[in-house]
Amino acid sequence: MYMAAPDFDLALTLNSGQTFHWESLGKGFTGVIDWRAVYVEQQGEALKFRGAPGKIVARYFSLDHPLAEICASLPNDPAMQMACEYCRGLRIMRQPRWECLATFITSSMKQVAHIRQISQTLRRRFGAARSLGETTVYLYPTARCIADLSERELRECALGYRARNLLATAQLISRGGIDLEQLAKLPDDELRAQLCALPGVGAKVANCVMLFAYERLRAFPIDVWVERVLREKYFPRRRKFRPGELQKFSAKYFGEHGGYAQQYLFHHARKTAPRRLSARKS
DNA sequence: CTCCAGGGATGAT
DNA sequence: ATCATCCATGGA
Repeated sequence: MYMAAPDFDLALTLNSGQTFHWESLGKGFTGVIDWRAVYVEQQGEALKFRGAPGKIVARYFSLDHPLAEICASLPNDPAMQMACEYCRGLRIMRQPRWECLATFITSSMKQVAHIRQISQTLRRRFGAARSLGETTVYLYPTARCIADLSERELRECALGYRARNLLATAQLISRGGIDLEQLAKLPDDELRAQLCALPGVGAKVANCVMLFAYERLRAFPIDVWVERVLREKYFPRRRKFRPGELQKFSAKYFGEHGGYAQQYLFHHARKTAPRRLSARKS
């Protein structure tokens, strides 16, 4: 099946550090949307898809986001415009709440390649299998499922100290202490506070979850990459910042689509300036 | 406020 | 084969 997908770059979107389980297969990718194994492939302005209804696929990839309007609403400074240009067609996806929360809890202090590995191991070991033609994909294990594991079993998936946090959060959720769906009704600040109360969730992870799983397009996660960009491009002569100062600036400066701004600045920085020379010389 | 543990892949030597 | 590097959270 095919659907129209203008202003969309599938590969760019899947490789921008939002989601960690999609795998290349032939000219496209295999992954999971909700409980279904899905294959997607970009063909110019069209998206070829198999495994789920078009409506579901379109929603997952946020094909309804008005990218032109969003870009036009971002600040007009050189760094932002460069990043926009570089990230044309990159969309903020709509991810399932638990999967997104759990993945970002396991992401702390990790690089993208490693997060992918952790996610894959958890899925293969504990998630339900779904087949898609020749290939098999695995759903992300439910909170219920993870809550019943031991910390040791999680550590064996290379989670390190994150095992404890993931387990504790899974238990809170599966025992009904927190209902991730109910949180969707809260305004941004209260949602952030609720998420930050979960073990292993701080400001950065909370903002990622808000942006990627709660459609809060203002959320502006600041990791080392984004902090570097903010300092270098927006405050080249400042050295000291009070905690929360950059966060505050970003919220005001980047505005209602700050999440898009962040994602574009992040991806542009990561792809264009990655090799830091080793500080060692002879 | 500042300092620092923490863990496993990854890339350089 | 070894070594430095990457990094968010939480607790001192």
